Amino acid sequence: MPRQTKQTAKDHAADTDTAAVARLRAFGLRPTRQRRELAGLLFDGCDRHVTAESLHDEATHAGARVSLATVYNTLHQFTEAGLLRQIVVDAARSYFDTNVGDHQHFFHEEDGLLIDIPSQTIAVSNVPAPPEGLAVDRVDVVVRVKRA
Amino acid sequence: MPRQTKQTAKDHAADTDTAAVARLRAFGLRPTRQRRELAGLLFDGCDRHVTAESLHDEATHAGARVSLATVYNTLHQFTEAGLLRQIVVDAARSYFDTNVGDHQHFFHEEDGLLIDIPSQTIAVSNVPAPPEGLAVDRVDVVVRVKRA
DNA sequence: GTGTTTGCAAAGTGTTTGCAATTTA
DNA sequence: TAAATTGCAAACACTTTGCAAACAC
Repeated sequence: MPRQTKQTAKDHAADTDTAAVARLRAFGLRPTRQRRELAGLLFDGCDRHVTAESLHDEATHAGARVSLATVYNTLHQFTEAGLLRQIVVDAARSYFDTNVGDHQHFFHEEDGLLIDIPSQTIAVSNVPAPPEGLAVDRVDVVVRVKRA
Repeated sequence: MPRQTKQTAKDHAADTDTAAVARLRAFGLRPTRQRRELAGLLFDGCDRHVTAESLHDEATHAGARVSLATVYNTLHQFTEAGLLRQIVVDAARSYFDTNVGDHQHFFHEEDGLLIDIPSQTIAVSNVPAPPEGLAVDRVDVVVRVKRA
């Protein structure tokens, strides 16, 4: 297996880490071990929806030692930096989405599952002007779904 | 001040209570003192948005002795009975709306304030079909607003 | 070195629950 | 009287925080 034509798992991990470091630096965050590991899990190319607990579990299973408190802090730092978007669909827990672009969600309450709806799909029209002194920040659409 | 042409405050309170009792009975709920008092506050004719805490405070200030646990239980019973609708806009607390009809909301995060948008106003189009095995339950639109 | 970040454990917040006492029908 | 409801206090789940040790630059 020639070194030049196929990466080893180790190479891939290293690349993922390099990408994470670059991304963190670009967003003004120190690339600490914990942030690199969490970023490696979150920004793997797919759009992802996580809760603090799900990400902590995933990190733990992946062998990354990160405390739950740090996961919470990191999710908020990433959100503040613009790497993540927080989504409110369930009073019980906070979800974070790696897709920070303009899009909406299906939410399956029974399973606590979020599914992206591409931005171009849904159209919201005739949003009235907000009350005096207020400006529209964002329009969130949540399509709540149930087992048929 | 003729009794026949103008109601006293006491009469009004009695009427409110009579209406509350009728409403509770109609929805299959025993008209206990606490439920009558809370219903009297909630269903005064205006559309209202409350949290458990705000309603408990209001009840207390109105001289009604109701525990916070009972307010929580009552809000859920009213919701289950169809008298209220629960609204998820803030991960930190649950809001309940006395307007159970089809409508959407402005939400002012800074002040934790909800404002109704009439049902006919907003239009959501091109909601895609949900994933296999799931059916659309409801489409919630939250227009998040900020101080201009 | 110096300022930042982490992790733990403790505290905090909103909410639910177990159960004896009370109330409704 | 029988069944439903209440209130308290304790339990809960999720989240935040204070602070000493560890780390990045």
